[in-house]
Amino acid sequence: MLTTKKLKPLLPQEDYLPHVAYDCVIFGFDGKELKILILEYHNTGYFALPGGFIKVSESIDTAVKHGLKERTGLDNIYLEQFYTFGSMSRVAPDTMRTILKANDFDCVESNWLFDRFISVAYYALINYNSVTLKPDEFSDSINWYAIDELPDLMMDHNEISKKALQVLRANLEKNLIGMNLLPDKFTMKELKEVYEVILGEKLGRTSFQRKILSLDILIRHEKLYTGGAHKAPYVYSFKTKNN
Amino acid sequence: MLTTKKLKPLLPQEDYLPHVAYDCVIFGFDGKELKILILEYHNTGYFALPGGFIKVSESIDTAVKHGLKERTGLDNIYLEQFYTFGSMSRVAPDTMRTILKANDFDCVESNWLFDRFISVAYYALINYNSVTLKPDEFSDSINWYAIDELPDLMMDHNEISKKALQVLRANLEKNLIGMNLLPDKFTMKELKEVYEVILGEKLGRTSFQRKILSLDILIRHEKLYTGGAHKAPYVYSFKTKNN
DNA sequence: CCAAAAGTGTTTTAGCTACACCCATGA
DNA sequence: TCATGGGTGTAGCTAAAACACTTTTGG
Repeated sequence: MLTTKKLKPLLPQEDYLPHVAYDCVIFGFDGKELKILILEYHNTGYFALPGGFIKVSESIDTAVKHGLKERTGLDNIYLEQFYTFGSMSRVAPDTMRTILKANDFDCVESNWLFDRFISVAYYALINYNSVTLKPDEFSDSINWYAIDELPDLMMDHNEISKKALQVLRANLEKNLIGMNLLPDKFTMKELKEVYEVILGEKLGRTSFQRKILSLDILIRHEKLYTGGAHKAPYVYSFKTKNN
Repeated sequence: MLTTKKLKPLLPQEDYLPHVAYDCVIFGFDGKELKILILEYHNTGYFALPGGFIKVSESIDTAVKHGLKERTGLDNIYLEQFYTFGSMSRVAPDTMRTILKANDFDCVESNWLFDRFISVAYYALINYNSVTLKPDEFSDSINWYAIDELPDLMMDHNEISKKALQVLRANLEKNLIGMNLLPDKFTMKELKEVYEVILGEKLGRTSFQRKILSLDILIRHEKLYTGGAHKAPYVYSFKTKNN
């Protein structure tokens, strides 16, 4: 740990909308569990959702896309805004002060980052394996955590995560969720497992197969020989992707 | 119209969160159509959704409740936050300048109200007949408009209204919508009509009756003698209200 | 030839629609 | 007693679940 670092200049207030932030619950599926990305701030013990601020010249959507690109290296992420958190309990100047100090920022007593912030919350669905995780300048790690094994997060971030999962569940039917959490090609079993971890319950194998196939959204490809001593499953892809 | 009015002081910036507003789509059912409340600003020709700003000392939810109380006289309104609008096309300083000038506000060139605003949008469901409408100090009328006969609204308020209706439709099943749009006691026919105007389609009389009754959320009361030459319908209320 | 997993056929069930019938009401 | 509208019974349809059966694969 360098102790001779110079104090860094703060994010310039005039470039950003004061009082407005975004937070993002980024879901991924590792083949077994549903996970989200959590970052840990330097030297503070604070765990938090990836988030950021809105430039005065960009829309909220654009700001979120830029932030995700930086953290994950991914473009064209599936994003859904789901709630804006604006309670008074979100005012936590001490927390922000601690983070800035621990990051050697030139931190004056009165600063826009210590003010009250409302947070526009999004959830994202990404392909677990295509991510290159990059901690931002405030944090020394960004890692996957299973949704039922989250650490204590700062401020209301546990609440935000919980609500994100609720909304994801409610949207499961109408949006083609699997498309974003799986690679381009996958087996029916993998798709079923995605649905199961999101819903938190086991689904009937045959019911699921027929239900999904009846939606007419999948293309069946070649069989997948895994080396297992059993019938090889077909590989599928979503119709809207590629062809 | 008084022309000798003194210039009024502006909303003091230091009391409010800059760049953050709320807008509210207030639904009511007049027995025939689904309507929303629209206000018209003095001397501008601008129609708009009721909205307002957030005090630094209150949560967004609280701010919205206060605003609705002022406009409608109602407490305990059913409220649902459904989206936050934050695109760059929302920056419209000229519109705000016109409104302030037309209202004789003491309006300097550079003012926080001319800045970019993001808007947290809510929809409300209220009982059409229990409302006492009060225009605020910017507007000279607040009136009901059928959802398919809205005037041109300022900025993105038409888009906000449209999205509100979409979300209301999507939430129709899971939330007990009728409870908030109807008086405490109502007939099955009235409840069916509420569903029909929200969904924009006719529903089968008998299917609807059985579906709703099977949800086990209604209490059947006495019969209602309307004077019509036919069987008197039962009156119902929702279980969660009263008893 | 066996076990495991995948695909599909068949039966059962549940919910919903549509129709019909009966009832209550006031003219 | 007739017309109107409300409540409910019943038959039929359809979607989904449960189960069984068959197929494919490697050991």
